[in-house]
Amino acid sequence: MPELPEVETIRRDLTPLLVGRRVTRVRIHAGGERLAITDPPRVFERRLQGRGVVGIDRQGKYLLLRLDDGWTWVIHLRMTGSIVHVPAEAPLGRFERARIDLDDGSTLRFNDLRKFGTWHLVEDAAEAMPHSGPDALSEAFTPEWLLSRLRGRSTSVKAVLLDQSVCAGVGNIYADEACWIASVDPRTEASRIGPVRARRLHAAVLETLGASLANRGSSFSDYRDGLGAAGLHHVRVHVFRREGQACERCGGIILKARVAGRGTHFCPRCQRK
DNA sequence: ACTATGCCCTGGGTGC
DNA sequence: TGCACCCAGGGCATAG
Repeated sequence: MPELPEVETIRRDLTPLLVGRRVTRVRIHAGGERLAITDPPRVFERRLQGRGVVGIDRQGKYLLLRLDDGWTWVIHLRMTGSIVHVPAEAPLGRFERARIDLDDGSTLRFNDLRKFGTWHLVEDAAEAMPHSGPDALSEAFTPEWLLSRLRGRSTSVKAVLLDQSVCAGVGNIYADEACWIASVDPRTEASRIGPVRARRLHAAVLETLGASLANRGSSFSDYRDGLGAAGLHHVRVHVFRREGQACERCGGIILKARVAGRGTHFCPRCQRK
């Protein structure tokens, strides 16, 4: 499941390969009908054809391909999507949903087992992500901002961390990891978090995202970088999918519970409510 | 305004 | 071996 570190790794991989290139042909395969949100598949293909890529940005988990007509091609990978740069002759993948041919003879393949990924072609990227707040790595994401969004809420800390209007880019893996680093029980009612723990949580979010980014992301299942390789960070996590194992900080047994509708991993001994 | 739930989708795992 | 079920979860719509 690509979250901020994974999407940023892809952005960095694809930037030198795509910027300055022109799209010569796009094919959304049968079965990929739901991929293009803003237009029917054939219209989407035609509108991208001939467009040059002038830059790639990222906002939260969204990849923003800036086009030479001023529009933006907004890509979201959801859980199982990947976008990989390969030679034209590379075989059709089992879960390939679309193929983009570039003017240097190379191609991009959009793979997505579960077909949750989305493409938008929009004049203003905000149209495609109306609920997105400050990116977790932006200067707008501050301890004060996080505290203001925790205040007065009866929901769990985990639910607030997963809220893309609070810290865009944090998903299930890094919400659990941040809670562990900050020694906060993810089930804690948000309103119980004061300035001290809000500051710790804020620092923990930056720490876990930074560590994963340095390892090119986590590949628990389908995530692949822009060149098709797995990330390296999944073996370095503290709690995510480590239920039943010993907490490396206190020796407690890591539990798994359902919090905010998501599988949630934490150490009940050293993570406090 | 806030909160919880269900939907989309398919492969992999489990239990009988 | 086969089959039915459950689980994974990001973002959105909907209900309460």
